Amino acid sequence: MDMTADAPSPLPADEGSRAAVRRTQILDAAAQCFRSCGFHGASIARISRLAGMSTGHIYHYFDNKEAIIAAIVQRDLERMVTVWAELRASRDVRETMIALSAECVGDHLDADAAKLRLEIITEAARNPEVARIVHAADCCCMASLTETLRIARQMNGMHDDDATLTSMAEVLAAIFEGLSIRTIRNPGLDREGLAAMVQRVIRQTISSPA
Amino acid sequence: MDMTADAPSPLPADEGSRAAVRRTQILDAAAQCFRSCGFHGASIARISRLAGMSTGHIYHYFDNKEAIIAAIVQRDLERMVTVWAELRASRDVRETMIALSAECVGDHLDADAAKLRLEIITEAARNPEVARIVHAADCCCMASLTETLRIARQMNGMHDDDATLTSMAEVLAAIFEGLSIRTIRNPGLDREGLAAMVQRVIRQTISSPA
DNA sequence: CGTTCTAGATTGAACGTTCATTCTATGTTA
DNA sequence: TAACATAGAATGAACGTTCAATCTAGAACG
Repeated sequence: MDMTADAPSPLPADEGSRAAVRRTQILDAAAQCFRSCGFHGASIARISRLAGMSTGHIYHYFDNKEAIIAAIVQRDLERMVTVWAELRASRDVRETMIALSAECVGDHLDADAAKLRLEIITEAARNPEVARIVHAADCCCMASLTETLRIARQMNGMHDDDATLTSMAEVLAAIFEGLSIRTIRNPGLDREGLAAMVQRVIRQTISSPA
Repeated sequence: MDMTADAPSPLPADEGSRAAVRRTQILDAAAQCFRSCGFHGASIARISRLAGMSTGHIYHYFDNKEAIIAAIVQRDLERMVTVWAELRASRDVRETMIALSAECVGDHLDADAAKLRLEIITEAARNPEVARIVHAADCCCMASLTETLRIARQMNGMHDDDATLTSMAEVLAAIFEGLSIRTIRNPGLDREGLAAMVQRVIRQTISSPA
């Protein structure tokens, strides 16, 4: 009975990837359902239908619906953390920042992405486990953004204390994340004009003295 | 059968107010439940318990759960429309704007208010009827804000075209609404520092040339 | 090469629960 | 008594989850 205990993962890499594919299939289907019905409005039946498998089979890959939600949240946030880490690692911070901000505006104005993001935030407002995941990811992103701001402003000869930089980062984050709300409230907004105005506000904020 | 058709509201004022009290009771209870469980997670049983009445009795005042949601959304947005209308009507626009912005920052950073607002936006992202209500209210607010910006900037000798003013209003709205997301993602943020930074960014945006 | 064995993948029906809504009965007031 | 306020049980649908059964593909073996 003890003899098999040594093998850490009984599955060969081949079958591991098979399972990974299935997991991705489920998460993609779930994300789409969550977007259109919300975390609690989307049923396992609907998710499984969209994923092309039976309801029961979902439970071979996730313990329960909560676990699917957590995985969706994790996957979405990992992408965000990566983007901000890349920014911080880049050599020409200012150029990268401008380029990234354009991309970031577009991303936050995309209706589908905005829906899922809002679904996640709203769930974080009532589900402590989701709140924990969201907050942990946010700490990473905001630390990156704050340090990036420090470098960018030092290049302009300005030296701010931590509190100022932190608040500045919060406002910039608020602008981006607020765009997701705007695109829901007012779907017909002028995307290009808005993107230009966001860049203008950001540029001013970064380059103006304290 | 035709004879009673003339009376627009068959209830005397007294009973109308009694019913109004009950309606408010239900809406208050519902708002609290929606905050902690979400629109779909909150059950009629829980709402009725908190409102101090039976489940069945709820249906004397609202056709169904959807109607309660719509009423909550309507009530929340009416307050917002009123605030912006007041701003536009005030004589010293700039002073009022600064004062209002402080109040507005505080309001959007309040966790309870933020939760309900996010719940509403998220519901608007998937429920067309709620989206309609939200969008209608937003049009009022944004029209007010745009005209207010026009006046404020003309006082500084700047004349912008409509597109510029509209985009500027969108960014300002995004900042405020984004704060509600920030307070969820990062509950421990420095409220006072953030409020000061928001005012600084707004002031710069309003007073800088196009 | 053909057969048997086996373990994981997959299914769909069944279960118990919870929900929104309806219905019926009982107070309450004017 | 007529009309309204209120309660709480009844209803049927939908949901998350479980489970026993079937399928599939490859390993073991002769």
